[in-house]
Amino acid sequence: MFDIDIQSRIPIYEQIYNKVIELIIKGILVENAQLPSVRNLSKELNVNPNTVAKAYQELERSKIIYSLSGRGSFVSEIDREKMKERILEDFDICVRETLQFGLTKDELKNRIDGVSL
Amino acid sequence: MFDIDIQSRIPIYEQIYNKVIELIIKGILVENAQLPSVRNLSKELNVNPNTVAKAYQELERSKIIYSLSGRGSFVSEIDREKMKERILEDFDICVRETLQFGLTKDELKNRIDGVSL
Amino acid sequence: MFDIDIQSRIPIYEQIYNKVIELIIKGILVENAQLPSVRNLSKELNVNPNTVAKAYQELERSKIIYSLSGRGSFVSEIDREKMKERILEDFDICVRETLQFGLTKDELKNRIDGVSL
Amino acid sequence: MFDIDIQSRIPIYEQIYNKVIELIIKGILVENAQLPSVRNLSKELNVNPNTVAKAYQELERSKIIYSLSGRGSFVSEIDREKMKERILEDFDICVRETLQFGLTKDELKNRIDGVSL
DNA sequence: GTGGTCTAGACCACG
DNA sequence: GTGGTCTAGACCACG
Repeated sequence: MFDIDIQSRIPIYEQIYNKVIELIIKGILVENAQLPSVRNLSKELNVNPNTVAKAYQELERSKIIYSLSGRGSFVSEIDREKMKERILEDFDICVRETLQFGLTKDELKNRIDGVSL
Repeated sequence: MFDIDIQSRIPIYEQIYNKVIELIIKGILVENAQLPSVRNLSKELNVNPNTVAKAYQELERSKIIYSLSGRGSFVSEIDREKMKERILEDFDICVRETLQFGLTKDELKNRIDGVSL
Repeated sequence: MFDIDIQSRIPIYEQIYNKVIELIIKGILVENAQLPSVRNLSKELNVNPNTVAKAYQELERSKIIYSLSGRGSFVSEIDREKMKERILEDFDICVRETLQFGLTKDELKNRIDGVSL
Repeated sequence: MFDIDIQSRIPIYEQIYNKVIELIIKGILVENAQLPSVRNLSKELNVNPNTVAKAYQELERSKIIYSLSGRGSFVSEIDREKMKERILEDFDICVRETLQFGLTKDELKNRIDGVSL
């Protein structure tokens, strides 16, 4: 579930950060669901607890999760519409960069049809 | 032309690297055009000459530019089709990430129509 | 009455501790009034009974409440003057921090006029 | 300059964080001024470099400082008016809490006169 | 030299 | 058991 790539140039704590967001958006982690504890996740991923803690702290600062002292970390209230918008804005950037390179919108639309998960 | 963001977390040398590619694809830098010298570009961007040199070295390693000793750096022969394909592969990644979040291809196509440069 | 914020970084037992003092000073809890039992308050606040017990213990150590074994916890004799002084000392700290930042006493006085409960 | 209290219950990194803000507001650290390096400050304060780094990272996340890779950390552009407003809002909270305890605005104003730095 | 990341491991408050 | 803080120390990319 939390497959991370230790070789990647993306820091591990950032991969965990992104993974949690992904799991929330996919609906795998729902509102108020408890995240794995820092210790458990660090064991599962075979990374240092501090690394997981850093990811969780950043998620908390971003209001994506909250922690109850002594109890654990939980998924915050989610505004799915807002999240969707944020994702689409990221997509806009992708598209814009591509258009700048001289590609047409039709080329992009055709390309989308060829993409599979 | 080479507007880079010194505060960005993307390394400066990488920004320069990407910028050169962008300028080539946009047709601003054409085949065999001479790039600014390391010294001049470093002054213009107010960055360390080593940083520019590193970008140029990587561009050369990627066969995107070539250098003639004592004369400067030049744009290599360009295979526009190959470049286009590389850009579209980047775009695929963008799309895939978005689909994973539950958005539909139609939503993406509509979104493209709303993007302006 | 005992509205506490479970997500706050201020420990829950400390919030309860402060709340009791606040209720006493506001005159809502009067001398010899009985506090809610640990069990009841913990249910009402949906927190661990140990947490409420800790708050009560500290309140007792501070002589703010007293407990009669088997009967419950009660508000101690109140020296309103002493309490007022303690609050004003806290206020001094607030003011001092603000002055250190270069604000004038007149600015603070004007600001007070704008504050409403 | 960076006197911190290792005994305090306020985390060291948070004390450093607050101290930097204080120095900025007092005008001791001006726009684009370079902060002491993580290593130097950690030696001066006799704390672990990681602790200083954590403070700096939070300051950067809050846009109060920025770091140039390989060069150091610097004070961001400052909107003094906005900062002043933020401080006054904190003061409001202080005042409100005091008023809730039944003190009058006149009492607070008199109290301010007695405060010295 | 600079900050960024990570490990290993400790201790603590809270509940 | 849970997260939060901190130390000691390593390695890395960037410039």
